[in-house]
Amino acid sequence: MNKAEIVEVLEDIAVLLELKGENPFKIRAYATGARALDTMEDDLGAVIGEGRLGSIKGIGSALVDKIETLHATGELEYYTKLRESVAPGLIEMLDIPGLGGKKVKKLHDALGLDSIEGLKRACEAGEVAALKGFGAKSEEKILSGIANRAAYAQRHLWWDARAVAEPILEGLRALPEVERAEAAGSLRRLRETVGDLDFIVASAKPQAVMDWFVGQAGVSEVTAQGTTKSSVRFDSGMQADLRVVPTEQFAFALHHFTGSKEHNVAMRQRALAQGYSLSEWGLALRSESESESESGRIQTEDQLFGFLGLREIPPELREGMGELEMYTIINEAGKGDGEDTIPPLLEASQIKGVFHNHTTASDGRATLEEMAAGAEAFGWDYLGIADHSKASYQAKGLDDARVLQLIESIRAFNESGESAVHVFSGIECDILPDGSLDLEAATLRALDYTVMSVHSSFGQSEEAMTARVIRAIEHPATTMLGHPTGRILLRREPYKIDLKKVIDAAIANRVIIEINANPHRLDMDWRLWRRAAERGLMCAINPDAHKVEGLAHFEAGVNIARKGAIPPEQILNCRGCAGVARWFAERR
DNA sequence: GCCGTTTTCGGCCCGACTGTTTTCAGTCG
Repeated sequence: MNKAEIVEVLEDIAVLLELKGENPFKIRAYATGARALDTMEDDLGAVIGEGRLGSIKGIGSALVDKIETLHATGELEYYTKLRESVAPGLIEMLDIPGLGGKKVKKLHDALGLDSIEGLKRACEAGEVAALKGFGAKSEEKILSGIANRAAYAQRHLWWDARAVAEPILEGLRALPEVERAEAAGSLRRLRETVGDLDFIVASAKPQAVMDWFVGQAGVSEVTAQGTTKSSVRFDSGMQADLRVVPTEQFAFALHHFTGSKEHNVAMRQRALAQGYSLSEWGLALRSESESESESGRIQTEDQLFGFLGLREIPPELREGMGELEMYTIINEAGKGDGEDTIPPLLEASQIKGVFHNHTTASDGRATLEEMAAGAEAFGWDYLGIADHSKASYQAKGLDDARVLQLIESIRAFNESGESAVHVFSGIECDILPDGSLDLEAATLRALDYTVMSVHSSFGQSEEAMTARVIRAIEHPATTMLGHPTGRILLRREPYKIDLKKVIDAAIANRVIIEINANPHRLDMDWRLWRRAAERGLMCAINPDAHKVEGLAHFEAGVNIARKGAIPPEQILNCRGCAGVARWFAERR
């Protein structure tokens, strides 16, 4: 069994133990162990072989045994028995808001319920309300939770979530009672998808802010309303939480509700090691029982990080993936200045143009001229056009003759001087199932650059898909690899492919891997970029625009480049026209 | 189940909010 599969088993065990009513700390130990294994970068087989598994923080002797057994045999008796003892319907029940492990266990033990359908019937019969610890309200909430299960469980694309969040933030900031207001959570961390929206407000008059928040247009349900916290649900199913704190707590609350759980745990541990306890409320000396607090001196997140010996960690890096180590200030003599080791994150203003866009020549909806005008509006120096090749028949893909015509029309466009934007001629060429390319080598060579993408036979084995893509990477006419996993967020799983090997091949062949900036794709994933970039992988941000407005998606690609901490010098879009042309020429 | 330069046992983050209670357990983040 491979690492990812073992991580899933450990996570599964944690959920099952919850439903068994196990010790919460034991449950957490499995969840922590799963995460530790997931974030471990070394090859699992090697780590086991060298007997190093137990030295990983969060993995003790019991987990070492289980992980090694799973790795060697793919099976684990403890897991099999555990799974047999818990009905799958109970796991589903955890998705219903208000139901956690204990309540689900109680429903199962007291009423013998083991399916959502059965739970629904029991609620309708009033059996749940009669249970100790439950009542009429819980029953109602469960029924509504079942009815809206699909909508409530749905995550949202970052791009869509931001569109909802922006007017709310503006509305909050416009209130006279509001001193400061920010969006927090995964939206602020620029995650590819967002579960719900979090807003943090500093105000001395929380009631007025709460009233405005729960009274917004589109609110279908108020799920909580207190003096410091309110939650609403919109017609779309999206949930938004608001927290109102006194000004002096704002930086702490903002940090707390921005960080991923893992980041916050790491921050707390760091504070504890320095004798302080950190919470969403403030920072206090741990040993002193009197209320001696450092909080008063800290007004901003920057000051909070500084107090703990860190440089300010940008929100998008607060994922608990080693960012504290990266941002630790090193003052000891001989170790140099810590600042030098921190890569500056990409800024949208550094982007000088984008690649991989479509026009009416294939399945785009805007002409070459319209797309170039769109690029000019962003102040870019150049635009890459990469229409589909002929194997993408449904997208009116170009055959060799049409590609040569397109090159001519792009040449004419550039020579006409009608636009300040230089257009690079490219193609999004299909990688055929055997790894060969959809166009003649001579045609590919006539273009300024090429993007190679998989658009068919998604069901191949991991070995076949990996070999297929690597063969395309090794072709001398290849400039870039397009959307390397083909995933469509919230809709289609990535196809099976060994990206480690693909990255190795790309580096070895000086082939760029794109960040497909379409908000549905964001592929290659940010989690892989930091290490790949350290090893020299070159990146291009490609909006894959099919109309003029699609060019704006480059911003989502900038987000991913930031999350992946890719140094701007390894992002082709940061180079000027001449630099880009040189890269294309040298590679081909 | 994990962890330890205060600990090999006894902690493990903790507070708001809800719904059900008549003083608090469970959920959530």
